Order: sequence, then structure tokens, then C-alpha cells
Amino acid sequence: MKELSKTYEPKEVEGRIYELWESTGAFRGHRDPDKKPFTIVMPPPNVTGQLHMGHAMDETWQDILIRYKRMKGFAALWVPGTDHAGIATQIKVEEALRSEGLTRYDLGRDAFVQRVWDWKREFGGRIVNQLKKLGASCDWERERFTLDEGCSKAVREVFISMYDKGLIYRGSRIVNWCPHCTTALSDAEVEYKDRPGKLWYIRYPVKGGGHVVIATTRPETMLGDTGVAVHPDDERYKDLVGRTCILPLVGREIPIVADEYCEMGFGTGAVKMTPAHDPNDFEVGQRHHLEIVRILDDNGNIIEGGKYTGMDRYEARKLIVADLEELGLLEKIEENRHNVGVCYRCGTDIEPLISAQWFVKMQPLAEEAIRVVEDGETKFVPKRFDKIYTNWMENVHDWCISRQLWWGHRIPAYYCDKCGEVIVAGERPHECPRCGCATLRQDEDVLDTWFSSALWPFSTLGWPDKTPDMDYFYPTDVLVTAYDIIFFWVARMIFSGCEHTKRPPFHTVLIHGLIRDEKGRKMSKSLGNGIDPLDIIDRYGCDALRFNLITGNSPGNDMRFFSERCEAMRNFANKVWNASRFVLMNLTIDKIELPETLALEDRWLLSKLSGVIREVNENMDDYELGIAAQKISDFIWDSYCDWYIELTKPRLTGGDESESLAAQKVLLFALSEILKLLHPFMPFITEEIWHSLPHGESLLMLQSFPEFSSALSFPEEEQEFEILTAAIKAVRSRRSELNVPPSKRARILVVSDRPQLFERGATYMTKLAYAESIEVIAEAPENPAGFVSVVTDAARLFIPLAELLDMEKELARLQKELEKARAEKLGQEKKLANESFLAKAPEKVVTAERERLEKAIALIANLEESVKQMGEIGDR
RNA sequence: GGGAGCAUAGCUCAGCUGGGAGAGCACAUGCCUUACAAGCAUGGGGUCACAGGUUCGAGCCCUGUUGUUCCCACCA
Repeated sequence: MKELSKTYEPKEVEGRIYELWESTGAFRGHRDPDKKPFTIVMPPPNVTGQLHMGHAMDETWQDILIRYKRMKGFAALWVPGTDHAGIATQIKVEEALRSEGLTRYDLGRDAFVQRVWDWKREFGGRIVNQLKKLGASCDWERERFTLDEGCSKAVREVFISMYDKGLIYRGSRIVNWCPHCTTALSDAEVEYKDRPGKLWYIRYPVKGGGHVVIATTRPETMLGDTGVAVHPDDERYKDLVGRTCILPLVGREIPIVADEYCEMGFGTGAVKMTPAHDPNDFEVGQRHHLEIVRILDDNGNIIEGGKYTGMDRYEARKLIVADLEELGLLEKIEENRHNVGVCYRCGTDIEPLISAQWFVKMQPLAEEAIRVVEDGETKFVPKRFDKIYTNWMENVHDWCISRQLWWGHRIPAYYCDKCGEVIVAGERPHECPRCGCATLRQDEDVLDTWFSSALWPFSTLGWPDKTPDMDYFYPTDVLVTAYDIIFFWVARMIFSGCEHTKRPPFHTVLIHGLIRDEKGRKMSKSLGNGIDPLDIIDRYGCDALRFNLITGNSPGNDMRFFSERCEAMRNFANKVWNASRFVLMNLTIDKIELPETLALEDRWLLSKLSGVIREVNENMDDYELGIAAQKISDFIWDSYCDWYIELTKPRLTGGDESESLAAQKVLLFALSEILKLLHPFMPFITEEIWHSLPHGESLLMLQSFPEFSSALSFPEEEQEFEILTAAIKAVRSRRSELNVPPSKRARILVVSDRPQLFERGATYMTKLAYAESIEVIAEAPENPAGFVSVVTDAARLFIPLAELLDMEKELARLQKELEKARAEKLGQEKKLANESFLAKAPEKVVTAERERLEKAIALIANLEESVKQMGEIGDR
């Protein structure tokens, strides 16, 4: 037990508690035969090795769940990892090499990969360390990853089994190609940007006379044209079908075919076909056996185009347009906005081109992945995201998984150059099984980083080996992430889990929104509007940051980040700190226990607390973390600090030993419950305060979360006590209206049909209503002109402050209140006279309405009494 | 073209299964009341986007309209 310092210094507290948790190993999840597991997989850290707000958001939500579940008696495990690097890591490492005057080719593939791997481990560890400073109870020790033939065991296992089942195949298809990263990308990795562009109308001469006009947004691709298509029903072109065109600039003779793909209404109705550089043209080309001519190399330069050879695609475009113009083949140019696909990493324009790649056949996988969500085996929170997920799954195309990079899990496929055999195997075969030659070559390509990330829920637990972790912790429980990653990661984890472990990898996907800057813009490096969470922690403390990220927003909705809000949260932490100091500096007892007899205000507080405990448990179990946090904070600030602590002051200093002890006991008991409730949200400050309390227990994070108990629920006393608080509030309000400073004390005379209640509350009413004394009297004073009167539904209070009073105003005020009360009564009567309301509304609602009516009647009676007296004065 | 979200106080947003409109910040007034001025008390401020409908009862459910944001697909 130690004292709390006078001021709350988040930095010191958090540093100290961080050390404490580190040294006790309390972060680590563990298997326990007596406990159920609760597992969360953490999204992989980004490549910069630096924490950003998105991490802080993920971390906060995950850590709150982990801490809550741990306190609820689960063996909670939080699995971090770094198997997400892909293109970005490679670019990063290449930048580092360039500064040393080297390229990856100087290093060679193995050394380069080693370098990337080292980098990744380093920043992964750095991230996890930063997360721990944020309170994250995750276990970096569990990170494990060994490569064999450049590929991890889990990935090899998956690849081979899917290949054997025909779920992975190799084929030549149109893929999204990034000329800057020089690799293929999956559909999900392409972003579309609306850009101004042009539509060029070009005349293609028809062999034997005449011409056909086609429209295109990418004129340079005409070098690869191998046909022209028109709609079969298009009268304009009926005669042309079956004839041929002479491709301008190239001179190739290409057929005119009829295909329903063409829209008669768009452009001229005739479309040039470039099967090597457009997915639709490719399809049409397949149907009509058109030739495939690829005209761009991996860097986006023209490869087969006479004088254009070697030119950049956009340079070539300019020149081709100029040349067509010169030949008089350019009919017109229209402005045309259209969507351009760009690489989501580097922003370079994507070039669709034909290439031999590896694909995952999605349809069979999607079926099961859709089923588990439809059947509720995996639930999205909030629910609306399962529609987004299902919609995507239903329309998903085959997934291109090969990447022409050096870093990544290398594809475990081997080629025999002699006979062309493809062998997929876990280990390098010694010879070709077909022709027996020994010169086998491993595929140079690596796998999409999301392919291995999709295995994360089980590969981190040791799969495909049968490990105790896998048995105990899998399937995991909740995945927490932002909605922008549903397609990349969540969807792929779900179908991978279903396929390889026959179970969905988690039962709940908790989706939070993105953090935006204060103007609502996405935080990005190029805008420079990113906010560093470590900066915020430095200024306001990590508890404040966590509370900011969890309250005031709802799952799935974006939130703007205001540092003012952090300040407000820091102020709340400070409030908790000071309330604890108050309790501690009045403490003479040495254990946490409730007194044998509870005063009215004790029962009120404990009952309120019980209500909060019940609701918070419900909210937490429904993943309504923000609502739970709000309720806890409201209870602490309003009920505990502003009311209860104030109420105990007269008891603590009143000189009555047993009263003082009782108050201390309730204060301390409630504080310890508060700390437990608040701990998942503000782990540092609560843990620090906990160590100052006399309880003989160890870490707060290992205590049990409060559970509702009817023994501490006193609904009747709760209501009774609120009669007093209503009276206090009414007095304060009157005094404030009349500008009476608190230092000016005055007697208060109370007339009530609950005289004993007001007598019991006299001590603290004196303090809280700034009274000199409280006197409960049987009848109102004869001459009300000498008093300010305060009226509630349960009492009439008289304060002798006549000199401040304007009788006419006072009367007018009372009459106004009376009118209001009468209107209220009328409304209630009307409602209760409605037979269909009585018949159809639930009993609870009807009872509540009756109570309201009764209160209104009582209030009217009291007001009428006062008005009457006042009126008598006026009449005199 | 398909789908989704949002529209509530001056600002940022809560409002969980329908039952008397809330918080923080900002604003106004009064207070250094022996835990806290990073505080306390009191107060002002809302046609819950608009129009219909269901219901005893709608901020919440249904239909439509307007504005706005996002996702997916894509027309050469």
C-alpha cells in the first residue's frame, strides 16, 4: 500500500505499471484446463514499424475485450504477427539498399530475402513493443515462422492440398499488372480513380473498300488489335461481318466478328478487340479464336510495334494519335471521364495484360464461406457488414495469387524445362517424374501476402502440426478490424479456415470505423494529417487515448479525432485519481468490506452501482464497448463523485466513529468495484490506484469482473433517496436564480408528508443545499411572505431570504410552474383514459405513467397551497 | 449500374429489442465549499433532413423524396 501523489501524472503512472506487467509476465496468455480459452488474432502491423491511429484503434478494442474476458475467468490469448509485408516491405528494403548504393541484384535473391526478413522481424517487434506501451496484453514470443525452400510449412501444406483438389491452378489470363512494381495484382489490390480522359474515334479501313469507325480510350493498344466486333443485330454493320479490316499503322489484316458483348448504343457500336490487354476482349477473342498479341512489356513499354518499340505506353499514345491524325484516320476526339485502375500501393496506372499466373478457384470456397455467415456460425458486428461480405463473396472472381517479387512465400512449384512437367511438392524433387531429367527449376514467383495472412488464425498456433495451442485456442473467438480490410483479410481467413480446418476461424467479426482527422479526411502520409498516437499518449496519457477511441462512436462508423476530446478524457482520469485520493486520505480501515448496517445513501449508491454492473456486463457481452464505457464513466463522475463523496463528508468528519467507519467501508468497496469495471478501458491508472488499496490481492488485471448481485440492489431506497436529491436540486436552482452565493447560508423549513425521510437526510442536505439548518415542520409558516419557497412533488421548502424576494415575481413563477404541472397532469390523464393504451401497452409502461400522474397531482397540490398562501398575502 | 452508411443542440457525436430528447466541447451566471479550477453549482439552446404510412404511442419500424459519404462493378 502506498500513497497516491497529489497530481496525476499519466506518464509516470503508465511507465511504472508497464514495468510491473512486464516483470510479472501478466501479458502472456496460457492454457489452463479449468478455463475456457478466448482468442483474438491481431491484424498484422504495417511496414513502417511505426504505430498509427488505426493500430491504436485495433489495439484498444482488442485489449479491452481481452482484459474483460480474462477478468471473467477465460484464458485469454492475443496473437500478434508480422506475416504481412509484400510489396511495401520490398520497396522499403530497396530504398534502404539504394542509400548504400546497392540494388537487390547485387545482393542476390537469398541475401535480399534474408534482409527483408530481418527488417520485418525488427519492425514487427518494434510495433508490438509500442502496442504494449498502449496497454496491449499481447504475446510477441509466439511469433514463429520458418521458411523451407522459401516457403513456410503451413503455406506449403495449403498450396499442395489445394492444388491436388484443383482449387489452385496455373493459367494464362488477363491480370492486373503494375508496371512500377512489375508484378501481377489481385482484383482487391486495384483501386479505381475517376479521371478526365478522351475518347478517340478512329477509322479502320475495310478490305475491299469503305471503313469502320471504332472508339477507344486507349489508342496505343491498337497495336495489339486482332479483330473488330459488332453486335449481331446491328443493322449498320450487318454486311461487314465476316470481312476484314486493315489495322492502320500496323497493316495487319484482322477479322470483323459479331458478338453480343458490343453495345449498339455506345460509341459507334463497333469495338476494337485487344485480347492481350483487356479482359472483355479476351473473352470475345476466345469465342472467335482471335489471335493474342501482347504489345507491352513488364515495365509498360511497347514491345511489338515497329517504330513505337521501346516507347513508354503514354509516349506511344501521343505519337500514335498524331500519326493517325496525319493519315486522316482520326475522325473525332471526345472528352470522356472514366475510371482508371491504379496500384493500391504505388498509385501507378494498372495495365491489364495477359500473363501466366497462379489462381485460386473461388467458387467452391465461396459457397462454404457464404454458408457459415448465413447460418450465423460467423457473425459480423454490426450486422450490416455480412451483406457487404456476402455480396462480395457471391461475385468474387478467381484470385490471382502469384506475385513477381522477391520477397514472400515462394511458390512450391517446380518446372521441368525439358518436358514441360509441373510438379507441386513440399520439397524439391530430385528428378522429373515424367522424363527423369534432373534439371528442375523452382517457380521464381512468390505468393500474395494475403494468401499466407489468410492462414493466420491457425498457422500462428502451429498448424499443420498438432500442437496443444491449436487444440486449445482454435477456433479463435473474435476478429477486430476496420471495414476497409474485410475483403483483403477477413473474407480470405474465413474461407481458408473453412477449407483447411473445416471450421470457421472465429465466431465474431467486430468491425470498427476508420479514424479521420478533425476535418473528416482520411489520415494519410501525403496529406501530412496523420496523428501519432505516441504523441497523444505523451500529452494526455494512454488511458485517455483509449477512452477517446472507445467512447462517442459506434461500431462500423468512422470517427473524427479531436485532441480536445482526449483532454476531456484525461480530465476524467484525473477525476478518478482525485476521488481515490479522497477515499485514501480518509481511510482508517485495512480491508474491503461492507458495514453491517447500510444508511439510505449507502443503499442508493450500492443499488445504482449494481444497476451499472448489470448493464455493463450485458453491453460487454454484446460488444457494445462504447456504451459500457460511457455508463461506467457517468456513474463514477455523477453518482460517486458529485453525489456520494459529497454526502460522506459530514459523516467522515462528524465525530461519530461508527458513522465514519461505515462511510469509509462503502466508499472503499464502491471504489474497488469501480476500478474493476474501469480496468479494461483504463488499465494503467486503475492498476496504479489498486495498489494503494488495502486488499492483499495481486494485480488488478487478474481480479474478477464485478457481477450483478440482487443482495446489493435496493430499488425502493433508491427512489426514496431521490426525493431528497430532487429537493436539493430544487433549492440550488432557486438560490442560483436569485444569485445567492453558497457562502450565504440560511435555514430551510421543510413541510412534507415524509418528515422522517427529511430528518434522516438533514445532515447532508444542510451541506448540499447550502443550508444553515434543516427544520422539518408540521405546517407551513403562517406568513410565507418572509420566505423563498421551493416546491417539489414531495415537499414544500421555505428559505427565509425575504429581502431578496419580489413577491409579484415569486407569485408569477409559482403560477407558471403550476400551469406546467397542470398540463402534465392533463396529458397523463388523457393517456391513461385511452382504453387501447391500457389494453395494449405493457404493464410496466402503464405503471410508470400512473406514477407520473401521481407525482404531477402531488406537485400541483403543493404548488396550489403555496399560491394560495401567496395570494392571501397579495389580497391583504 | 448494384449495394451500404449518414442527416439529432453552435461544433463533434451517442441514443442498445418503439414507451417522457442525451453527452463532451463551446456559451452564460455564481462559486478557490478542507479529492479535484484538469474542479463545483445553476442555466440557455433541438420541427431528431422532408413527405406519407404502420402503431395506443415513432428519433427508432415501412414507403418515397432531397442532400451527403463510402464500397463494388463497369461502357470500348
